[in-house]
Amino acid sequence: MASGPAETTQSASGSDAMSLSRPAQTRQSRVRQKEGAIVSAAREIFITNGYARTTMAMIAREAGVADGTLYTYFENKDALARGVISDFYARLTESAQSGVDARKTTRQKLEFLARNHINLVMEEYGILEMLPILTSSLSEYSGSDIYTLNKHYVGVFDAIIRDGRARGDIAVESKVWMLRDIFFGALDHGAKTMMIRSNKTDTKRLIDQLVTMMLGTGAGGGSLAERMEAVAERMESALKQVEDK
Amino acid sequence: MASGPAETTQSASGSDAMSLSRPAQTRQSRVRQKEGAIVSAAREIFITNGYARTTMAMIAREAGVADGTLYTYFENKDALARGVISDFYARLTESAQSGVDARKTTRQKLEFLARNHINLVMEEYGILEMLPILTSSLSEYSGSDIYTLNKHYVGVFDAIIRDGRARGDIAVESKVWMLRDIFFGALDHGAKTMMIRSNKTDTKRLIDQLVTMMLGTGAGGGSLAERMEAVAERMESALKQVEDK
DNA sequence: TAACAAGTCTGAAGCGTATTCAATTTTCTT
DNA sequence: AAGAAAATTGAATACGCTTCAGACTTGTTA
Repeated sequence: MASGPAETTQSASGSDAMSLSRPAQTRQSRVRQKEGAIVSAAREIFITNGYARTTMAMIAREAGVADGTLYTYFENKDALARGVISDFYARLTESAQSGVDARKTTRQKLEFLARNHINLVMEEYGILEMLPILTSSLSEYSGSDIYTLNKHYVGVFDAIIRDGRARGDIAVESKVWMLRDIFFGALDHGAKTMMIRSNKTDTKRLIDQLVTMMLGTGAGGGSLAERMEAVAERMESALKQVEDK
Repeated sequence: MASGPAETTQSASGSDAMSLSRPAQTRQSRVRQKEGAIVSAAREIFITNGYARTTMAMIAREAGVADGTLYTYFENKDALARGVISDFYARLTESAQSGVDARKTTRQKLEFLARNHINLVMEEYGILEMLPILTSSLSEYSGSDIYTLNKHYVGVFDAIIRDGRARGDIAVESKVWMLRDIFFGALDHGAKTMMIRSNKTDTKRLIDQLVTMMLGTGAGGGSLAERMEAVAERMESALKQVEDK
């Protein structure tokens, strides 16, 4: 990610990395910390001003370093912006995964994922807007850092879908990537709409609508699986009555 | 839109605009034509190089004018890019409206709209990618040229939905803007996905899936979900009979 | 501990590109 | 045909990304 200062330390101290444990770690951790500070500063400025209107000088000032220092950590402005996005994806994936793991039903998992996504996207609005600018200057998007991170992130969604199919909650015939595009496309568009109107209250309704669509039934109460479940229960009790006669 | 040369002609020739009809029209039409040429040139270059990598000099050369001339037609690079987008929206709306008018059922209308959208977006890929760059530098998005054109365009969709509801094809309880975000969000995301994979054959399937979701029924004819749905209904009514005894 | 090496930081200079504008050319009017 | 208005030009300017030679810090070795 950062082609910066940290990397040569490893090869310099060679195979015996632990000969003097503290100093080496300290330098590395200092470097890491500064990289983090630069990314944070960049995020702030990018969010408030947008990609085009933020200058490297602004970021340097916010991070408390000289202009040139930025270039020892990131190759250029684009790379720095990609660093910000990478960091965003990392946090997004982390919170998504842990939250999804804590839910039981397919519906709950999807709802959490959607809420998490839309909340973070709206909180740090503008970060994902930079994506098209940066990817278009990339020769190969597949294989890039961002591509990998994005793939990881949507992997959380994919797992829910696969699992949901195994449980019978989601129709089997639709391709995963289509559901993915529908899901995230709707959320991103929706986030934009709600940002424009400065209206965050409709989030819940959008998520309901979307997840319900994913689960394949019409707007009516409950997923197909849930209704089958209910029907099965009623059948059992009805059968018991019949049998008892 | 263009604050350029054409505008003063009106006030100069005053209220009696038709005193000498040909020359006045000729100058205006020439100006219009040149503006069109500039927008076309800009579109070409923007599409092949992306916003950041196209220089005003490139556009000027392609349009066959001097650098400075661009600024008599458009205030700056952003405004020129907005001009390109405006033109795109105008063509998009035009083809969408006429195509939709020619279809009868709600499904056919939606399918056409989706196909039209995804085709044009993919043909001139990169144009809509510029949108976030440009809108973020706008002080007020609402009220801008692009906002109005976009509103016009999605109006085509909105009309289909309203009509579809009147016909009973579309559930009434979901908000229009949500369906809109889902519809166009999915299409834009899907277009991106298919551009990355250079795969255009999946378009039809995506559209089917999406439109079917809009229309509220399960997936296409005779799917597993649909059959299970039907079975569930029959079981429910059968149970009711048993339970009522 | 001192001297050295490697790593890190700095900010002024270079460079490319958007934008301006005084001078020129073209078009229209009378 | 002369004069006025509009349109065009391209060299000069300004701004912001990027570079790089030198200064400074940190870690290493004798």
